[in-house]
Amino acid sequence: MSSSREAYHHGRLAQALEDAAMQLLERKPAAEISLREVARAADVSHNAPYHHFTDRRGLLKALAERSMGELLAGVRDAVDGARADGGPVEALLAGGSAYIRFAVEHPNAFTAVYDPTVCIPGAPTETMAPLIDELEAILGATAAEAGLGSENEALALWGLMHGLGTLCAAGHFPTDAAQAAFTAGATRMLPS
Amino acid sequence: MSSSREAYHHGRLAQALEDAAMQLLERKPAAEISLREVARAADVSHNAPYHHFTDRRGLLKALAERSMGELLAGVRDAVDGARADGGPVEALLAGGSAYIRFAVEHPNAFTAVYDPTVCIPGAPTETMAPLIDELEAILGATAAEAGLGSENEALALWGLMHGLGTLCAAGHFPTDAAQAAFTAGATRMLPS
DNA sequence: GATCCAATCTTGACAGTGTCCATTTATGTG
DNA sequence: CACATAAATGGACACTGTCAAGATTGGATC
Repeated sequence: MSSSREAYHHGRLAQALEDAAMQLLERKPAAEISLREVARAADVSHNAPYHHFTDRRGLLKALAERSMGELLAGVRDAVDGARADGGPVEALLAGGSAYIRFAVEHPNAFTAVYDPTVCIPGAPTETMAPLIDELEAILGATAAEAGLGSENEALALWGLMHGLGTLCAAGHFPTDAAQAAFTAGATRMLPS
Repeated sequence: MSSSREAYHHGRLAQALEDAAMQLLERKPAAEISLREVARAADVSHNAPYHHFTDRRGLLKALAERSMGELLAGVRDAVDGARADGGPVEALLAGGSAYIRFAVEHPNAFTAVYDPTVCIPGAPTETMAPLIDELEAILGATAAEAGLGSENEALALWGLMHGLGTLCAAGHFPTDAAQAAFTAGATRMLPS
């Protein structure tokens, strides 16, 4: 595919590399994805990526940001949709369900998002920081509407869905068990 | 240290390698620990480990098992101690607190325990399987005593402490926030 | 439109890694 | 004591991340 159209200047190499890497991420964890492999998939030399990413970690950061964007979009859509149909409680349950679903359906992307060796939470990327903030904001606001106003309780909800998603994505129990456990746990937390 | 005492046969190389690797695990994540580096730390050739571990993953499995043993011991001691002093509710809170504390104090070990590329939960190691079972058993039994009898609710408790521990270990919020959030979340889950 | 520049991409090189192979050394058992 | 076997060694290979130097290109400048 290289010699046919554009010999040297690709034009959208950064995008193409990210696309190729995201595709690989569906099949194998980020730790097993090599830069050279991604370059090969994009049909460029093994050093071309260095003109668009500072590092191997640079590419992984981009993957984490993309993945976080998708995770956030899934949660936001679920929350908004359920709040329109039902109420804040339904919105909260739908958001958690979407969060867990993403973790199970894209375990490697999910892991990449929260890998501290890729994005240090203390000093996150300029792209990543607002995404995390928005996720927290959505959860916090929805939790407050549903009657869980304190910071601790919003954090507990995040922890609950995150833990169940992580454990389930790692294969410790089936998806429906994680979903059911979240519904049970969150419901019990809400004021009766 | 090699030439001084034992030239060839180490005697306890497997142990020594695991010890060295566990020490490295305190400083860097498992992904950044190389087999050759561990061999160097144990003062043997880069190929010596292959006589005691099938693979790089073999050593990581051993690290995960050891770490899980420590995590389990911490939780068990906390639960037993608190059940003696207080009641099942105190035991449950103490167990979760110990779980989170381990995650924060030994983030790399904690991550190694739950790394699905090291120990596949569907087919865990002979050593790992009973450890996971015991952890679940302790949590399930304590939760039941505290009034959370169903499988879903025990799973939710595990997910809650696991998620808060994971997020906190990754640096997403300080330790006391995670501890407070667990107490708040678990207390809310318990029947009032 | 010709010329130069900076960005892009390439090839080449180096050290480090996981793992296979053949070889050397030590241990324990007959 | 001899000898099979386990334990450790050194060498080799392919692969990786990354640095350095050269080739190619598109676009701004005159």
